[in-house]
Amino acid sequence: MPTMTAAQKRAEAKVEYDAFLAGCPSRQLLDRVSDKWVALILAALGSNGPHRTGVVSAGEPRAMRYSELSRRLAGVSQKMLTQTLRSLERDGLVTRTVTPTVPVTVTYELTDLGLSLQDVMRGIKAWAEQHMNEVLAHRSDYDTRVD
Amino acid sequence: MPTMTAAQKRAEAKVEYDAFLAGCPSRQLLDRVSDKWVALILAALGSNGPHRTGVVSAGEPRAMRYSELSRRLAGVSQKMLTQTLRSLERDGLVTRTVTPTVPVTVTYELTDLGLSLQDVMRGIKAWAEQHMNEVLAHRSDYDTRVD
DNA sequence: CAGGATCCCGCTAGATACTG
DNA sequence: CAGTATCTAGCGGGATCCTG
Repeated sequence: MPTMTAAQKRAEAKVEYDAFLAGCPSRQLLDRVSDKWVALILAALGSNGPHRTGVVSAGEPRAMRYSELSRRLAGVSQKMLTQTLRSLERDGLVTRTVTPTVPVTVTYELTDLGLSLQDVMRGIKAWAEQHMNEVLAHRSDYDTRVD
Repeated sequence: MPTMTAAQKRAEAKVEYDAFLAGCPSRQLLDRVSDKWVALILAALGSNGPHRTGVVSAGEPRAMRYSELSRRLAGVSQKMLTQTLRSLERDGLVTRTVTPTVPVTVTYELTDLGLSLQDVMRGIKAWAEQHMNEVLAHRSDYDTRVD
């Protein structure tokens, strides 16, 4: 009996790998940005959301209240909205400002860091708009071939 | 009793929203790219993986066997590796080539589409390397303030 | 108004065992 | 070698109720 079984070796490799992934900046960013609501919230705070009829200078950051965000991002639960906003604040991507009116007023706004992140989002959006239909074509093609 | 309760309205809004998200190219790309193993597989096939000691021209795509990928991406289960490779093939991002030797040989290689996607990945990587420590600083700062 | 606290459910990653 | 099949536990996320 060896001192370490194959299963143990794999388990050890996995631990090392998880540690590597946890420390990898790109992985962290990917996890952050791919969160279901992050992209939408950033877009909304960047005034790039849908339902905008007036003329809006693109990229012009905008402060929004909790309830306004909630309305624009129809479909998000309060839990996820709050949770996501908290984590974004924690990461320094948005600011949370409490005005002690009655009832209390809370506004959220993009920081410079959050704003710079939008450039990355734009890159993603650009690739998606250019190539996603091609991907979709491959996909349906693959599916019909397999039946 | 109204014809539609508030809960029903919210449920309907959610359905609409889910449909919107499902059809949104950026969302689809984000889901695809943020998959736990996709970025690693793309990086490996692009010869940008770790454990490379020799001189490698960056961006030079490279065909790799299943077992080689499995070794380089220590920590991935066969199930996830196979599943991820299949979905990448389905999307036209990698090619799967079966050579009927005995035992059978299967190689994977990036397509042009997959290669172009790496540009986006580079953008993500760049932002992460430039700003992630700042994010991390905000994060620990936030955590100590809250205690 | 802007959340906090709970309960709960579906999905999926991973471990294990088997195969052409 | 390169997978497939099956089972299960853990957890993200939504629904619901409650509060300063």
